[in-house]
Amino acid sequence: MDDQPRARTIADIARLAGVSTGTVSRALSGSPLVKPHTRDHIVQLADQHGFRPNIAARNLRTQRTGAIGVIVPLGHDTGQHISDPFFMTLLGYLADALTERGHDLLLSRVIPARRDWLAAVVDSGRVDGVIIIGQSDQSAVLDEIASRYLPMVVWGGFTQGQVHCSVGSDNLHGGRLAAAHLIAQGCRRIAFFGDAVAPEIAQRLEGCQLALREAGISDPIDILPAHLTAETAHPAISRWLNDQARAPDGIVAASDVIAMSALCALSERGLAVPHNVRVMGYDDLSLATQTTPPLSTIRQDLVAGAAHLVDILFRRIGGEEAESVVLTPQLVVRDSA
Amino acid sequence: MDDQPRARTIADIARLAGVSTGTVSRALSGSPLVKPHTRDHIVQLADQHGFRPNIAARNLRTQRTGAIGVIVPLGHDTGQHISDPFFMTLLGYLADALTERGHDLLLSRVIPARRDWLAAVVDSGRVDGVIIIGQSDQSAVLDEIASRYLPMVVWGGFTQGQVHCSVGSDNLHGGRLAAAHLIAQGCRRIAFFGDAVAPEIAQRLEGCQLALREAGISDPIDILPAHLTAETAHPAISRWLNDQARAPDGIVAASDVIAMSALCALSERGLAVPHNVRVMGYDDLSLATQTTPPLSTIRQDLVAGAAHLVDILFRRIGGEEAESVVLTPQLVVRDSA
DNA sequence: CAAGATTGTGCAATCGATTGCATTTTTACT
DNA sequence: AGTAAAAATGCAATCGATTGCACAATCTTG
Repeated sequence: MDDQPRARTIADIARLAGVSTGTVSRALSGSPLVKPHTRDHIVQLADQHGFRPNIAARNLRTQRTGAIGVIVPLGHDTGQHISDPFFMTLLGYLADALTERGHDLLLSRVIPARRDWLAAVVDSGRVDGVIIIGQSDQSAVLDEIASRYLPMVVWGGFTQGQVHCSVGSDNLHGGRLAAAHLIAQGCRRIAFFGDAVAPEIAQRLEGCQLALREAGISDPIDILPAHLTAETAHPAISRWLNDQARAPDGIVAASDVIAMSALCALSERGLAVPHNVRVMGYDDLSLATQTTPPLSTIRQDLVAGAAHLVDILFRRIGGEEAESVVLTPQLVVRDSA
Repeated sequence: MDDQPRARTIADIARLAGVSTGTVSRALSGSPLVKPHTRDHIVQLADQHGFRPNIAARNLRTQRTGAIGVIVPLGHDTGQHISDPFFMTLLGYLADALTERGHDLLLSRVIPARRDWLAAVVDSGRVDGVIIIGQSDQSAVLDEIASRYLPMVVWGGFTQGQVHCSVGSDNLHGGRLAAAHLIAQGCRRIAFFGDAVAPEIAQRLEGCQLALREAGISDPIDILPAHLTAETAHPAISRWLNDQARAPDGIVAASDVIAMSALCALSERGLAVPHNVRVMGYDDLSLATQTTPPLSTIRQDLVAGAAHLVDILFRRIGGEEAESVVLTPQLVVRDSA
């Protein structure tokens, strides 16, 4: 290839081959309508001249783009960066799954200041479908768009009556597992670190409270609405620990990242984990095995989650009405609790 | 907004406003050519009807897409997944930097089996520019494309005479720092874990060898061409350790991820770090602070790297001939070496 | 060998926004 | 009021590939 001057358009090839643009188009897309001999000639010519069809033109004509939008709304949490390990992990699996289906991944980091942040993506004709990572505090917007736009799937919590299609784990169950494990280890004063604005976090908190009730513990849960990033969580936790009359003996963190920050803050105050305080993470990212001590956590199977997200999305792109999926999270006991 | 039925095309709005499509287009793009009164009317109409211009059509006409391709060639290392922490970290910073410039990020994971993998992206008209993460073993292809396609920047090693523009750290220096530190701690039998097919890794290895020569150590470096993923590195390292007559007393890993795997493998064999073996990582990802023991490593400033990549890319999109950048890596001493 | 059945190809409309140029409307000034 | 200048708007070509339909070329078959 590339021995000849480049051909930019299908018309260039058509001229070289002495056929019409239509025939070139058909030949290159492998249509059985064109005579094998002609097709081979055209394909060879295209190859020699390094011809690549213009995707924008094709998109316009076919009304399909071969790209899937992956959107991370950073609603309640303005400082949050996309480089959060949870996002990145899920994103990696999504990229792999989408690549296997021959689609590209258009990544958008959105701060939903305007109410039409999602409509802007969906109606732009830039993508064939959309995967949203996390509902944040935007469930209303998601439901509104979902009611008229099928090819959209959301990673996050499932709430009865929601309009949009979601994939996620059973957060209530996960939260309950976490708190129940702490209780079984003898914890009585349990704190929850996480911002319950996002529905999945609220459900985890609810699960904790359920576990307390089941164990007959009437002490209320102390809640620290910690932000999700490592940078903001650490100082917030340190400050919070200072303010407490007596430290909790068990902490359920809404994510491994928050738990990791908690481990740091605790060790700075000379509190030993798990001896003085037990800490539960959530997610079971790969970093959970690498903390000191290794993190006990609630495992969400993100590989399966990503597979479901992509699978459902393509079913919906095909016009099918696919249902939400709720995965079952699992307790992973390491050394922190 | 959205109280009215949606308008799909600019022609719909034109009809509603009683003007031509040209005027609508100009009004919505804020052209000073249209009378303020008319413009306000049109903008309001567009808003009411939830109108969003079709991006594919705009792309075709303007020959610009507002998207930047980020490509991860997985050349020599077929099993490697995009979910590698290094990629993900850099990708996160890139996403942030590109978003700030109002561009989207089109993520492609490519296995460069065909020689035209890069041309296919570049010539498709799908992106305004390309950022490649890692040269892998594809330097020739990169140089070939770079000679005719300006808006492309590569994260990776800088080699004299390369045609493509790169941003990366001084790997020779980094490798030398790592090995010199081990030597200063008393190590004499130093091993290198990393696949020297990629130029940046080869340069790090070269830096190690330089440090050995400078210290007058004649023992050769044992090299384990470990793959970059956590999954494949761990068993490879275990096997390698079994095969050695005597274990090394110092290890330079080509990445933190490999170092992390090495820590696991060593601890499984009952070798204490840093007591029996000292281990140096490379990158200083956030996970480096979380290993047991925390990883001494060579820090690459990925935030600055991402900023440079994006900055240079936009300069090149603007037609400027921006130069490669070599950042200076820094030794970070924690507990593993 | 002619008529009908089968391919192969060409033609031209289409996707929807942008933009150079022509034309109309408005403003300014004598 | 009349004309020149300036400001708005309309018209229509354009970007490049795709595709329904019409037509031409080839092949069957009686």
